[in-house]
Amino acid sequence: MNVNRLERLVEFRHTLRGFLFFSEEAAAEEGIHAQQYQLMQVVFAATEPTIAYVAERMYLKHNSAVELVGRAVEEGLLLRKRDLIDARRVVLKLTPRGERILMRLVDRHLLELDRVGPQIKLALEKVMSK
Amino acid sequence: MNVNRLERLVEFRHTLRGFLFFSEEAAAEEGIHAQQYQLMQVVFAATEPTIAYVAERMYLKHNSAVELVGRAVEEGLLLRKRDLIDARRVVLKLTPRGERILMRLVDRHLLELDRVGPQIKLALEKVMSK
DNA sequence: TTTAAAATATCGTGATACGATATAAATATG
DNA sequence: CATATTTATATCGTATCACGATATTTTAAA
Repeated sequence: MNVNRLERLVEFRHTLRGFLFFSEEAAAEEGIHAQQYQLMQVVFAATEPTIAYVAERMYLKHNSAVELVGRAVEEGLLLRKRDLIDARRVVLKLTPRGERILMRLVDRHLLELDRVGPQIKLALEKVMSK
Repeated sequence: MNVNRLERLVEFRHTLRGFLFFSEEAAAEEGIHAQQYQLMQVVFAATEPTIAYVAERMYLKHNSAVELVGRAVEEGLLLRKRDLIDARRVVLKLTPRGERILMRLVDRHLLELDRVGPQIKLALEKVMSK
């Protein structure tokens, strides 16, 4: 029974990893990295997308968020803007190119979740003790 | 409505990332990396845990699996054994230490899934089109 | 004003993953 | 059975990603 739950946990992680792998591949096909896609999601959905907000939302340290944003800016996905009110802060914004890529990826991920969502859900239900 | 699905997708990824972050932290507390925990899960649950099997199961290229295994062996989590029947192959096995760590981590993850599983499930249901 | 706190940035290090390439063993083919 | 091909693993160079430690700049507090 405990062995059983371990197997179910392994199965759950396998379905998750499958979804994340799809995400990596889809991002690669758009010429970006999976983390950049996640970053763009967070920036797009936020009302006040600062470095600190990104870090908190992605469970990253501030410096990791700075670096992730830096690479995304270099590749023309994001724009940095100094906050006029508080000049310590940086507010982020998607470029038109970033936005186009994000939308295409969101669509593809929604389709994929229609496909594999039920499997993930089932695996999750099986691993949770009732 | 499409904006709504995007927000739900973002929320779903956030719950997932939260779980994965827990996993990283838990592994770190046991002195290992999250990928090493995943590797140990795969090896433990397999009947024939070879490099190729690990790679397939973790959606990695062969060489990445070789390297991941190499680091785990160095740290005393895994053992490499040449297959006597087919000397090209390497069969993997957990060390007693690896097994102890794995079991503790599995227990903690099962507890965590009892806690956050319902949230993940809800977020997943909301993102899937009915 | 000096001190402290907050937000972002930089630097060095290590894990991770990949493509390209190499090596060794097993299998197929002539 | 000798050689070619395939299979399994390994090595090397490179890039992303994440971190701790530290620095810089700006705002807030004392």
